[in-house]
Amino acid sequence: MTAPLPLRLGELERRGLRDRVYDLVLEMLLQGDVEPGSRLSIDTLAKQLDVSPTPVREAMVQLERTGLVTREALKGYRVAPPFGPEELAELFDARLMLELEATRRAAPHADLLLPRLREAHDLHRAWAEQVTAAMAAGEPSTRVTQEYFAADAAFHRAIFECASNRFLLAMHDDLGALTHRLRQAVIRGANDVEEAHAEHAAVLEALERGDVEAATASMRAHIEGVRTRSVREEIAGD
Amino acid sequence: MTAPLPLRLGELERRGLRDRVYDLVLEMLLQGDVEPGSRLSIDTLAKQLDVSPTPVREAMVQLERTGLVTREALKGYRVAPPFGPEELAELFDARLMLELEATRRAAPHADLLLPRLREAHDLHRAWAEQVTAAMAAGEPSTRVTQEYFAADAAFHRAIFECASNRFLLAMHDDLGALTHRLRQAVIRGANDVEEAHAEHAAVLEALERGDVEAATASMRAHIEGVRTRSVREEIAGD
DNA sequence: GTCCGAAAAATCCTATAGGAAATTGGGTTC
DNA sequence: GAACCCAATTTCCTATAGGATTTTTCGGAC
Repeated sequence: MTAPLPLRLGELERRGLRDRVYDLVLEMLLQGDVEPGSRLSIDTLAKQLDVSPTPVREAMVQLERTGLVTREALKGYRVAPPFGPEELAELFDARLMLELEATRRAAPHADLLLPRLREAHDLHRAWAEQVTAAMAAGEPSTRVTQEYFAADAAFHRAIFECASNRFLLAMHDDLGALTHRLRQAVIRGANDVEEAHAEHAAVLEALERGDVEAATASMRAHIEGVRTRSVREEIAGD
Repeated sequence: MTAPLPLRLGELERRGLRDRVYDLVLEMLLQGDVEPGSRLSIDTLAKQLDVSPTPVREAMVQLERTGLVTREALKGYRVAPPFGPEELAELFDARLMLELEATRRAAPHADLLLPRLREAHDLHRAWAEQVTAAMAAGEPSTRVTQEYFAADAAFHRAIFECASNRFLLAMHDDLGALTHRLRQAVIRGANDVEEAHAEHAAVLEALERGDVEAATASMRAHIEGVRTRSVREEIAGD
């Protein structure tokens, strides 16, 4: 038997070109700088990324799952159209169901959950302060907001990861891209990020007490808070 | 202005070769005649179906979503390994959450739901009788069981379609393939299909009375019944 | 018999080419 | 000026080719 290798590179996951193209296009879409409804030409993307159309094509198939693009046979891909009011309501209803169930299931695993959640919560606070500072200064940095979005997503994902249900986690990830796109519309509000952070704190505090009922109630209040802020911006934003 | 075309073929959806390959491989996997864990070579599939590897490759990317195949970069695709006990439990937990939520949301739309549900229920009864007759005769026709599976899936899907939430419906469809694969292990029981039909009847009857509480309770009993029969077969089957 | 290693085969992955369909643009007719 | 039709271009889609990697096979050493 050989001694355990000091450099164990077996963990680093090998990836094909298709996966890198997927990441790039996904980032481009989440960035939000592409207009909804506009075409996403396979060949054009291939030339822009300096690869052949084949891996681009496969990445687009994979992107269909995120809901960020729509496909029509023989006509190509388009950036998904913006949310309508009813689609928005359905997304929040679905997310509420998932988050409540995840909170219920994750609460018993406090030993795993709480450290991760506290760490995510601290990061969320740090970036929230950055965002509010940037907004006060009148310079909305996309760099900062993207980091804030990531911290927000990490907080919620920590709960799902501790819910010990891979299908629940998969459903959350499937809605993740659409949720992220939604977040971008909710940033404009002055103290939105601080409200969100306070709601997160309520969830965390209830979980620290081991109070499952209070935790789910706080999570419900949080999701409904995000919903309220979303529709508020939906109306405010022309 | 021309008169409205008598044959309006605008509805029929045009499909590429990739979609047909997807359907064929999906059917092959749902049929259950391929061994879990075995390799699914792109080139081999392409030769078998007499097409080029390119559309096969795209169909495989799409199949990743169903959970029926697993991919490892540079190593190809494999038929997903069989369910372990914990995976089975998680799948039922997730499905229970979805079905209960769908029942709650579909119940108010009785005018849309009940006709469709009754029709699906009648079909379910018809094929259930076919299955029990075939099993009594000792000839388990895959043709009949597949039709029964389709009728069972149609009953549940009718509820989700009337829940008026596209994301809930999408989640259900995402779990659909795995659920279907699970069904195949639950057929052996003598009167399993009749039990399932009786449980469906309880759900339908409660919905006809407009009793949402009873409907969700019946749905919970149904899913738990399927779970019980599944693990019973899981243990019985070597 | 078992383990190891190199050659051979199979497979994955990307690039390129060309046919088929859709979109665009321009000219004509009413 | 608007609607229509046809050509030109763009784009999608599938097939083929070849390099890179993995898997298998086979021979030899312990």
